[in-house]
Amino acid sequence: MATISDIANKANVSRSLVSRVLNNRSGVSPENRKKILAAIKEYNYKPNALARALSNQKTQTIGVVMDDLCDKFVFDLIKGMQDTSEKLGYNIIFCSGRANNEVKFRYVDYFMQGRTDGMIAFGSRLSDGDVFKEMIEQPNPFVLIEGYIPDHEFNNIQLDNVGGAYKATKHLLELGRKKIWHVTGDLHFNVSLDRREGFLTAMRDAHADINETNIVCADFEEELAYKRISALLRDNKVPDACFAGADKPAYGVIRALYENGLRVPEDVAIIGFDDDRPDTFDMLFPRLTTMRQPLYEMGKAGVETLVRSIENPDWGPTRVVFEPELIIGQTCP
Amino acid sequence: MATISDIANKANVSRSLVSRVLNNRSGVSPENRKKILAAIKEYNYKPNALARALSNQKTQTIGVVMDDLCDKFVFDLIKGMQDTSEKLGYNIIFCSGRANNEVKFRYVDYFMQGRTDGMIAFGSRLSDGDVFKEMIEQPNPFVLIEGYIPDHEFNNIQLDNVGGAYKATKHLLELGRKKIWHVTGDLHFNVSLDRREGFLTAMRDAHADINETNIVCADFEEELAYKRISALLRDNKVPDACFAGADKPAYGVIRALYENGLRVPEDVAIIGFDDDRPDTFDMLFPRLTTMRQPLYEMGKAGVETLVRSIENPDWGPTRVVFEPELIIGQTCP
DNA sequence: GGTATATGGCAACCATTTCCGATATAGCCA
DNA sequence: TGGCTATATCGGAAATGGTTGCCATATACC
Repeated sequence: MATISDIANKANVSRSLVSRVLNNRSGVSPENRKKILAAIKEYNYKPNALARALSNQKTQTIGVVMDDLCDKFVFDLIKGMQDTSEKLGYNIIFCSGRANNEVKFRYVDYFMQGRTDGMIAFGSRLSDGDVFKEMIEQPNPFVLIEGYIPDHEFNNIQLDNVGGAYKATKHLLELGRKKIWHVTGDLHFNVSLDRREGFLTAMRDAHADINETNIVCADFEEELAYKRISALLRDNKVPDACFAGADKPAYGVIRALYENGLRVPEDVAIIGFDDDRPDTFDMLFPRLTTMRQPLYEMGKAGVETLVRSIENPDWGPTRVVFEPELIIGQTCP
Repeated sequence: MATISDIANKANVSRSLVSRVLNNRSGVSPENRKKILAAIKEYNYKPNALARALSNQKTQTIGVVMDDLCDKFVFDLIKGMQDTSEKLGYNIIFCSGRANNEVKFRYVDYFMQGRTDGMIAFGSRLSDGDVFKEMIEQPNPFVLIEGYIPDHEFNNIQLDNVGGAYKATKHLLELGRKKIWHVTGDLHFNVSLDRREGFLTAMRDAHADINETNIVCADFEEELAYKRISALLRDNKVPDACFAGADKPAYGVIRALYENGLRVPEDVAIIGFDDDRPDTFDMLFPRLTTMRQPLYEMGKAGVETLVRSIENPDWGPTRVVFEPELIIGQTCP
């Protein structure tokens, strides 16, 4: 690969001059500029980005670490981040820990060793463990989306999970439903805990009957929700509504209900969470009523916050909270 | 951020010594090693990866540019690449051109400017234009998956699209079907052309009736396939089988057939391509008969080929071709 | 002849690695 | 004990490929 010295030699000038035309600065005579450009073209020369970044102390790139890149749920988040970084003039690169915290933190380190100007991490799992604290205490610009840790101040993009769950549950209650079940996600994640809290608060506020056995944990999985709900139905326990902590388990619930001859929403109204809908054959399903996460906007806010931190280091930690929106589908009017 | 000089000063040694313990080499006295390690810990020092890579001429990372990261079709490919690079000791980072060639080529450049040891590009769209040729002519290690350009030798992972389409069509013919329609993708992509070629060859070999009007282009979209096939059915044209160039349009075809009172597979047998199945409610669909792409293996082969190119520059260009496999579902016995 | 401006190059700097020469110590033998 | 060599340990300096501040030179203009 040609270097700036090769170009300088070829054009019979100093490296400074070449650098000046590369960054099109003034102070280069027309003839020299022409010679240099010709040499660049002849050698198909591309400046080495590493050397440049080393000298400039600027990489003009954002690194993103996801819990898992292979989940269509994150598509809108990714799009929001891409569009925004594009607009703000930053490159953006992604990597994924594949739900493995050890790998994920390796990539956090990877990005933090000068390879990027700052980074964004996404995922609830990130709140786990000590490495997370290390992450928010290190000096590089950093934004955490969705993950959450109490009593620490840092750039954080959040969804109001408590409020969203409250809203969903209240909606079911206002429809006159009384026996409402809640399917939670993995209770190690604060997303699950928050949504459960919203559910419980709404139930208490309405003096509705809370039967702890009707809170079933399904780890955000369709299959598990199907099994657990099927088991309850076999015991002749029947709700008149169900608030699922995510859409995937909601579909499992629907399937279990169908197989037991129950109609949705006539017998049981269903509300999910996330607006994580199947991609094909939408029209053959009952469209799920759900709480939509504004993922695109959250990705946008994440990049905007990060870039502000990068370009204005004195700016204090920012927390942005988004409200989920009730999307009325066919599983609950 | 602390640098190696800070550590050297703190420990009262030269930078060379610090470098030696960082790369745990010999030639450092136990006392000095201890002092240096203490300083590293105190300052929470992480060596700057850029400077390191500049000096070593090695980044130990692979860059991947996708047509579009936001497509669940590529999940298995990504997983194959991740697992394999992990095993071979390389970091792997992804970015996406969002179906915009200009952005995509910017990222190709981005990776090629010394930021990675080599790169993998995925996508048919990449075959377009001159920039592609520039890409395969540049000196860095490089692998193209799926994209294709005739009369050029370079590292290339391919699917036998012609053979797969031939196999699918032959299967329909052997079931006794005669009036077979073919739904193609965007004919700017060689994937679409190759699959059409396989279809046509199989039809000719069987002396089956080829009616060019029954080859309908649907750009790999479900909705478009639905519309085009619906229009044909309204004209009272009815096939007894259909080979779709991808799964998404196959679902559109099925929907159009259902709405016209035709049964699948009794009246019309369907074979898709890609094994790109919906992620939820699998069980409520007729499972699609399709040609499976071994995407995980293709990703694996891509990384293996690239790493071989990186670590053994004399190795010539390699081409690996994978055979798609017929997966019998419920839309064609 | 003096000054303003355009142009060019030297050299330091970014953070690291590594070759090589310098120094110190230990071991050995006469 | 003195002198020699082998070995361990260390630091200087160049190299990686760029950027940039500052000074020197040349030219134009008044």
